[in-house]
Amino acid sequence: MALDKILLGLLHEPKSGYDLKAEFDEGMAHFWSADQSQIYATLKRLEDGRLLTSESRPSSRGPARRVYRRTAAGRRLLQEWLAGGPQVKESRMPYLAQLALMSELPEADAAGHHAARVRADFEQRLALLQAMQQRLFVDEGVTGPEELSGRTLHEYCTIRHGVLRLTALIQWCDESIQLLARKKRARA
Amino acid sequence: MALDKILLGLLHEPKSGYDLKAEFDEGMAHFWSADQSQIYATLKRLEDGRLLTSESRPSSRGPARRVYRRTAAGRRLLQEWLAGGPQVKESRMPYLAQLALMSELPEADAAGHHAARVRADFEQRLALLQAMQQRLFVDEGVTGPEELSGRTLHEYCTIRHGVLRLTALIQWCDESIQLLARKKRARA
DNA sequence: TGTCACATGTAAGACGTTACATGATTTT
DNA sequence: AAAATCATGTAACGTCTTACATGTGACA
Repeated sequence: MALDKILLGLLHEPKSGYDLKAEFDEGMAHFWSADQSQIYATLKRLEDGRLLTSESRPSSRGPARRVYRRTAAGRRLLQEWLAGGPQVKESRMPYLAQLALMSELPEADAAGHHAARVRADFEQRLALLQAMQQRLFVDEGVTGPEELSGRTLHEYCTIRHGVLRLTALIQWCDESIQLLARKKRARA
Repeated sequence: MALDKILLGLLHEPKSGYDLKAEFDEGMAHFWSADQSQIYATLKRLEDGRLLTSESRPSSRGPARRVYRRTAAGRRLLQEWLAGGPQVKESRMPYLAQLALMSELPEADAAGHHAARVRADFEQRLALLQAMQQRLFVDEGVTGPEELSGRTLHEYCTIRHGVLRLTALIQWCDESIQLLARKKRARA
């Protein structure tokens, strides 16, 4: 599965399951999520498959940490995945399924109301991403993406993906709200 | 699960599992997918829960069809789902995870190449959606979305969602390709 | 006679979420 | 003394995909 390779990729330097969970919640939340229990289970499976090794290390605070590092085989698997072409698949969008079925509700502009609520959600997410982008620039001490490179540049690209996507979707909400409201007026 | 309600919604008139599968593959593929076996299993479960009833009907060609229709309870459940607010959650995007980890590959512009391949994929999908939109207009005998209403208008909105989204993502690809290529030149 | 479209299902396994269980150290 | 953070794990359940199995009727 994809999570296998993502963990392998994040383990360019040795980390614990706890560290990895934190990375998911911080920098990857906008395009990938993974449960803590899933991460631990997957790490164990990867170790069984000799793609990772682990050792227990005392922690400065709290219980001992199991620190994983990838093997040559692990790195190879990751590289094959990366070189094997982009994995693009349409994902499920429940809010669109809801919109498609909105004519089941008796209210006149249920769909428009729905779109307005979706818009509010998107705006929140967009604000988070824009803050992330700012933080990235500050952390790296740069003023624009041209000064970034390597991992950081790639991270910028993923943030930018979210920004452009959400901006377009907010436009879509506005357009839909208008279109659906016009319909409502026309019927009245 | 969401599939429950989507099936309930598509069953505004009686249909068989086969019909439903066809609907998923035609009009919903751009925001939802469902396997044939999952559809049949879900229909059975919904019938067990008294949200659907079914009867076997002879088919004009092929074996008998099991035709489902929803009960009052089924309709109620659907309406609650629709009125309960939009379900927006970030989905997993493997191609972005790949991009984020691309610095693991030795090639200079692996990420740019990746983005270019993603772009090609998006363009194909966009062309399909634009064709769908055209077909919708022709089928309904209209020249613009203002003349649509009800289910058809909502369907138009979901198509438009895909069009705006993909257009923005193609722009993102172009921007990323440029940015990543500039980096490559700067290093050379 | 073969193959396409119609039509329904089972089984196994992969993947993901939620809830629970445990316990140390640091901060308030 | 309580709460937050650090840290790892198990169990149960729910969802989704892949593969397999079966059979009819139409058409070439």
